[in-house]
Amino acid sequence: MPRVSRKQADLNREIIVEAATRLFRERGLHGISVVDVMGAAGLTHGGFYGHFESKEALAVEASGRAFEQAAGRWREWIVAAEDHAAARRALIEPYLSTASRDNPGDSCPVVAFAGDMCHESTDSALRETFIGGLNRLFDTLANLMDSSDAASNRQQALVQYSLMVGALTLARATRGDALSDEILEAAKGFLGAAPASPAPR
Amino acid sequence: MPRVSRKQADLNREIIVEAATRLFRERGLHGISVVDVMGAAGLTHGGFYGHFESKEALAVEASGRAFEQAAGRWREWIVAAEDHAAARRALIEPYLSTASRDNPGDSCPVVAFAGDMCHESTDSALRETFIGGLNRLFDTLANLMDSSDAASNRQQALVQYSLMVGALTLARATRGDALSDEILEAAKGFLGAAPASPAPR
DNA sequence: TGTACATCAGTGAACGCGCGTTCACTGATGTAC
DNA sequence: TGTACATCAGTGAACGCGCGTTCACTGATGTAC
Repeated sequence: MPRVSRKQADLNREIIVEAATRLFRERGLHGISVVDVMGAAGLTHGGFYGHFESKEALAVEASGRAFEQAAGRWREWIVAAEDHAAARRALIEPYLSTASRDNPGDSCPVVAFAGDMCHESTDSALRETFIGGLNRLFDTLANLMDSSDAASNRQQALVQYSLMVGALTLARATRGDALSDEILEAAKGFLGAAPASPAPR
Repeated sequence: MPRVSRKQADLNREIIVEAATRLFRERGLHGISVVDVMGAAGLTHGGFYGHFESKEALAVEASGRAFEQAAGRWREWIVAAEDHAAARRALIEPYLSTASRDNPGDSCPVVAFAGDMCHESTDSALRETFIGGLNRLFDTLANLMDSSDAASNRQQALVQYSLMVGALTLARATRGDALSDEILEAAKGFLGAAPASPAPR
């Protein structure tokens, strides 16, 4: 079984990263082991260090992948929307859906990793990836705001996305309780009713 | 040194819970060991199981304590405030301060534990404690809303607190980056400018 | 109150376990002729 | 194109380590007289 073709080896690496990008989001950066990831990729753990320098290196690559995936999905939804207001709705609705809540492995990396990031050291590569990815999502959202003032657009994006992250996090934390749906509905209701309204001070 | 008075033993238990309530919030429910907690309490790890059935049992007690502490602090601020609007400001301002961001061990248990709760099983005692504590905070906040409609007050509380949780979480996750302060300011600005305004759909 | 003894809070060594990581090995792949 | 051999991707046992938990032990505490 050992010694697989170069092409297959590259494919295996890709499969590992794909499995990791899902599993890390599902169970957290410290909730999954190298054995788990390799098992999910259909391999044994021994070959891991032929592909990655460390578990942390995989986490950096997998979380970067998750951010790319999220940004790509946002872009698709935005270009498919008629105007900015429709684009905002197209982002918010699936983000705060029960499907999103119940499938963290295929959902927002910000929500998946924010808790763990609080305990990462300031100079960690994971944090750099996280902050870079988060900034790009904020920029994308700010570009959908219709105020003439760039600073105001930025502030609206910060507020709305913070609410989305908070609501999805709390909905996941309370899944199984009536509160969970209630939080999602309240946030959707607010963001839908006041899509571009939050006024600066 | 062993065999301490009953009174001292009760005090030691109290010291352990106090240390845990801070450390679990600082480093997460899985970021701290029994040795760490006992060390912070000035004891050695062996005596731990004389006080608690398991590490999880301590986590339940310590997180419950953190929720009580938070609820008590909210109550103090509310009774000290002139009216509902002042009370809301009195809650929001310290919540979204840099001091709150930089001292998770003495700050909101919801933000501290929400990420970990997403990976807890639905029937865990930890989740029950979390959901109960969160519901009480939502109720407290809803009581500060001035709409005549109870459902609307509830929705405002859900939205505003979700925003507070999201903003504080993201500010912690990005600490050290300019984005961190920016998020806190944007959320404070929004909640200060529109304290009771978010309209239902 | 004083004495003798049982209790038990805390100690530190030890346990089994899962983790991240290393490594000798295997045998199909890739290459040199 | 065919053959001989070096390479190296993946395997699975093994490593050291830290974890949650257990336990024999100690000696001050608490109690019975």
